[in-house]
Amino acid sequence: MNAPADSADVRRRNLALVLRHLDAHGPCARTEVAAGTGLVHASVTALVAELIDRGLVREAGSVPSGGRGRPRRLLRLVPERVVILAAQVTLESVHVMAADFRGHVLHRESAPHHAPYGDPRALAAVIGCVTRAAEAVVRDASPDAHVAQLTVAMAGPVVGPGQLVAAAIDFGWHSTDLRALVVDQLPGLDCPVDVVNDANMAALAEYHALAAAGVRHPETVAYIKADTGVGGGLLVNGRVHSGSHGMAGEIGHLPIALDGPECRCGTRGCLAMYIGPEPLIHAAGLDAVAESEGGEAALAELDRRLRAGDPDATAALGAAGHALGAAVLGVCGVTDVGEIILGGYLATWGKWLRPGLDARMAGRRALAPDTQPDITFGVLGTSATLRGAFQTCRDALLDDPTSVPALPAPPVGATPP
Amino acid sequence: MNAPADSADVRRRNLALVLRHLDAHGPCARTEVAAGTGLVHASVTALVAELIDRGLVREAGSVPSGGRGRPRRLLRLVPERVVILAAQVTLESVHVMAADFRGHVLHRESAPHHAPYGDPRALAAVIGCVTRAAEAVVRDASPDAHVAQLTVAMAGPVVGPGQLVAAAIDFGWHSTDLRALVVDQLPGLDCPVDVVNDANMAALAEYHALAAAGVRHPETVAYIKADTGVGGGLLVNGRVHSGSHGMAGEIGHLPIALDGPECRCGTRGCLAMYIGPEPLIHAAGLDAVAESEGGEAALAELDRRLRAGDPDATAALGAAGHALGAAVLGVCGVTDVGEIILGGYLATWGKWLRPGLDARMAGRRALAPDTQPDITFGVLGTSATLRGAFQTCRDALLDDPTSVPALPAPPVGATPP
DNA sequence: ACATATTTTTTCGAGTCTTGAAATAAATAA
DNA sequence: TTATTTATTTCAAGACTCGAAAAAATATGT
Repeated sequence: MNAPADSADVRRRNLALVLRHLDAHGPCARTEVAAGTGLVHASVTALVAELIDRGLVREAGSVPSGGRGRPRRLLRLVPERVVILAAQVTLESVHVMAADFRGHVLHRESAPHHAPYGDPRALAAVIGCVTRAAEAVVRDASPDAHVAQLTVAMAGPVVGPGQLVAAAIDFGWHSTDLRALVVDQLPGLDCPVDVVNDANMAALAEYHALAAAGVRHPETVAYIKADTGVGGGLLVNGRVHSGSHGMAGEIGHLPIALDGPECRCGTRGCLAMYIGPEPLIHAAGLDAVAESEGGEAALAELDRRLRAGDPDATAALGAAGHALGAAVLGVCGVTDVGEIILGGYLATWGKWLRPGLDARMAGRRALAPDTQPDITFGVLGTSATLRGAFQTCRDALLDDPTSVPALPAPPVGATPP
Repeated sequence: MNAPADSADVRRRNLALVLRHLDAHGPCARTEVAAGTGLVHASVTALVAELIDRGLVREAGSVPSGGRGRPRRLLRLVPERVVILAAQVTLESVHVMAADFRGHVLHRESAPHHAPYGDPRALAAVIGCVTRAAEAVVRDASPDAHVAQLTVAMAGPVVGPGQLVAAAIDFGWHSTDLRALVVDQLPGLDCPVDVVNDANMAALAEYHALAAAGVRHPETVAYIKADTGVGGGLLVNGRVHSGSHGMAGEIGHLPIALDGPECRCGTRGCLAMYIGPEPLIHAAGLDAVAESEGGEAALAELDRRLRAGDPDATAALGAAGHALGAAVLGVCGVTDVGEIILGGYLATWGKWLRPGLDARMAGRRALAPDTQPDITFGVLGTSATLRGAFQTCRDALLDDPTSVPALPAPPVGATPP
């Protein structure tokens, strides 16, 4: 943060600029990169040469450049050069995904871990699953592939410098340095390891999905999801803002009612008491189903009843929409987000939430007409968290292409000109 | 943002590093600067030479360096080299402060502007007041002085790239580009002009005051104040985060009760309806005083009654503390701030707010014991906004010392060695 | 077929940085 | 006076970007 700057920093930034341009604007020639980045032709030549050395970029054919003139030699990212490992740890299982830089999935691995609260066997399952995925990658991937990073997403706050420590309260691993444990247990995996918050990753993934679909990029974006619990994430300039204790965006316990029902967090009127699964099931009159067949089944039944037009179910979602509206106003009042993305069943049931949500927010228009956030629904479903973890690694690499080492020099005369 | 980097950026950053070190650690020698910044001695020599050229730093005597050895030549900031103009526009008046880089006030200027809502005469008063202050500065300040910036703080959101536009709703200047108007009206003042939000500036000032007092710097800090209205600011890494529409921290309309009293913003249960001046006066049974003598007088009477132990007044503040606690939990849930600073009468009456505040927050400890924010009270009172505007200019200059031009070369032989 | 125009890409010299080592400056201790 | 120690400056080297000029590769015109 307060280290002196030198020419290496300049180089890093300009390499990133070129790589980002190629990533965003597809295969294109050096001239276009120069025009798009503001760099001079001579610099682009040198920068591209370095990216080619590192195996991140490759020349791929020429195209005539309209009329006469030397044809442009297209530059293309080499997605298979980089392998990214993303893991998601839930209360019941571990999922690991290995993907190349383009997002093409190379390998998937899952493992349940039905270990009691606080049991280290859950951790063993995590390690085992990651190990198997890493081994598969080493076995199957191209010999040039560079394993860039492993990112583990899980519930709970993540604190410490550079997101080093994960205290996963729900697992009974309070104050456990999961990152250190993973690094220790996987000495063969010599890439950086990061532990991050799952909802933050889902937020990032949905944001990128929307951006890819052509939506503009507001400075600040909030993500609110509900499935087995209520959580969220806050993005500033497209990056996760995790707060002073790694808890930013954990809005399940946002108070929206002074004297609402008591929450297990100890206070009253938390958002989770209005839009969480249990309150919804209760409000829709499905307690009996939840009792006998479990929460998952009750939510599935709620979905059926909504689609059948059941008035109790509809009313339950209407009230939840109202509460969600209050939360949205709260989030906007504090951080002035330009866009709110709803995930989990908030996305699935958007149709039934929308009326209450809009009603609650409508009044506000009187104060600041053009500062209402856009409300959109997430499209990634349960894959959001893994995709977000992947995206984080990708961003890190796009920010610093020098983290990828140069390819070994090819044998002399391998591809003569 | 996406411009290529070059050696000028490196220079800018390292100049800033040296200047910041001198600012923070007082007069010290080049060796100490090198040790403190991580720069090599040779670089420090060159960087300091440039800062001396620009008139920002001066050599000031030598001190023996403990035992034998060449004495260290102390380097000292030249505070009078830079003049900063900070203005605050309230609903009734304008205040302008000219200060040198150290914060030493060179000139103060005030003007009332009792103009009706939307009347451009208020704007004329603003321009006149700034003009007089600027003229006084030019007249009195040292001939070397460089007027670095004018920052105008006012109520209302500030939007646009680089905070260009201020739509000051309360003044009836909706969608007015105050910055452009000021620049047009003051052609003689050829320094950058910025328009910013007043509560954000107060937040910044209180943050710096606390930091100077030795409190550590949490990543995220929120400021909540109440005086004639309820407002606030959000700081991330010591910088104002103004949000997608310049409204971040405007937490007066944070909803804390689903079915609370209706607010003029159109929704229900806004924080301002619980801790704003009118609700407090009403709860303390002082409506009659407010009616006959105005809100200011009623608040003064409330202060007297609090200090006299009046039970109604005490109860009113207790309830407000409870509401404030809900808001604090909300702010923390969304942004996970590490510190909350209370300003305005929330600071003055902290003693009476504290019980309700603590009670409301106490329950939360069950969930995340060590993620509670520290709650502190602002110490700057009504001067916070002007000081914050000043601080913003100061930060901008510390970030980019090259914005100060080189001094004209002194006459040859002026100070022979 | 050959010269020319046009567009892309590379080469080359200049200018700015930081850096590390060596030289210089300015004091005290012996 | 001489040696030692500490602070500061000088100098050459290395890394970047940049602007201009040269080289490369194609289409067009005669």
